Amino acid sequence: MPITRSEPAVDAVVRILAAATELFARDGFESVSMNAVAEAAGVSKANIFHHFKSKDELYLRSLRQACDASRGSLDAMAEGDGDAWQRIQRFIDEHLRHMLDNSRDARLILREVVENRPGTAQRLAQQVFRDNFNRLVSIIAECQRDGAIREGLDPVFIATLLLGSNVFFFQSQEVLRHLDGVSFADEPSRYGAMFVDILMHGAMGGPVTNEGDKS
Amino acid sequence: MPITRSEPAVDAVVRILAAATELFARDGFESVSMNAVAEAAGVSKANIFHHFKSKDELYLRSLRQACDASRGSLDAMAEGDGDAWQRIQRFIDEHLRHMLDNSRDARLILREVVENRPGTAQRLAQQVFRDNFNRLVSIIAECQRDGAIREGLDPVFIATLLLGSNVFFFQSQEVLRHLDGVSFADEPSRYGAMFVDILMHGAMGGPVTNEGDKS
DNA sequence: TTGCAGACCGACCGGTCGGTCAGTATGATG
DNA sequence: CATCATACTGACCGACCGGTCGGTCTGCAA
Repeated sequence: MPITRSEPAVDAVVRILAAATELFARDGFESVSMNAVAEAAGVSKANIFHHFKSKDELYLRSLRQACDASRGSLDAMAEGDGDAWQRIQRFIDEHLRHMLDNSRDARLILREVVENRPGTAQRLAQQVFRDNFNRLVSIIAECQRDGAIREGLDPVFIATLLLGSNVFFFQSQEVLRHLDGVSFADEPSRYGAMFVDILMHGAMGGPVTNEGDKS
Repeated sequence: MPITRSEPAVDAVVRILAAATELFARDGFESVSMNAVAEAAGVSKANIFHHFKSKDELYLRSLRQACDASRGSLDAMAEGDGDAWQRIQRFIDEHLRHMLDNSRDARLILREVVENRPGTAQRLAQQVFRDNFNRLVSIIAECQRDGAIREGLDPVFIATLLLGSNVFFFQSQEVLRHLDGVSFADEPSRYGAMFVDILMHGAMGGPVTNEGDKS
């Protein structure tokens, strides 16, 4: 069954998807024309419509592909040995690095979140984020069970805070670079380390935490 | 000098700007046609081009207006009495509430940040954020000088973390609503309170911070 | 009254958009 | 050989885009 015939077709689909993802991530759905995708992929515009029935389907396929890739490579994060906070530290570090390394896919997904059109993006994003999010929540809950995180804190909130910190850094990096006094705009690992420091110890003054305001 | 003549003109400009801001914030620059703006504003398309020389200028004017409004109402935040952490708490609360109340303008600005096209948006956003950001940094630095925040922490980083937390909540609210176990998606003030709690005390387990791993 | 400036509009422009279609090339099948 | 499915293309379509143009109306100044 040497399907030599379908090989160029598969190749064309791959090239179309790659070009579309690149352009959609960089310029957004509306700003990308099918002519541009065709030119970038080295195929005719009609050929794109031969493999994808509409521009929307092409976009959804690009998005889905980016999501699958993102989910796959995040699966391995925070696995391995080390104590609770080392695992969290490693997750933050790898997650942020992953976003920066795969900024094309990350930007495509982020765009979809910010856009939030009813139903379409929302439920898809939910379907994509759920796995990673629940995974992170369970890790944090486990740390809490081990006593590394104090009781009374919501693991879901900590997970949100953690992801939010990374996402904000990723999406605002260019702006941060041009704000006064921002020394960490080009040092994601240092940013992550500072975040973990505050997440662990808080920012209140003095080495002793008990001040008498409560407990 | 009863310029009764120019009143309808001013009124039209105001209506055009309002309609444009609404549509740009909701659908993005590329998705909004001048026909749509004209219809929403109740004027002819030609009239828009009589008052604004291009679609880009209309967009820039909308953005500028949103930025000015945002900056103006943020000026009063974190002013007033109370100790250091009460001021920070109040700033977080008011800032988040301000974004949610003025989601139209906030979304317009956020869109511009995420888009980050070279030069144009970036320098404009920088010119807009600088004031508020420096203000927040100085407040935090002041708290640090008062001893409420421990030394060695970068006030700029804390300001970034603080804004990032709020911005992430704002932009991801719809997604958060559909993730498992997220109880705070519709309670911004509780979200802010939880954030301040962790920012103050950290998340590490036990009332005593020293565990023996270091120091 | 006349003239002018500016607000405003319907109709229209060239160009681009997403999408279609008739037709060609090719390799597997009989 | 003929047949057929599929990959692929150039030419093309109607719709809509941002933007322009000629012209109308109105209030003010001379």
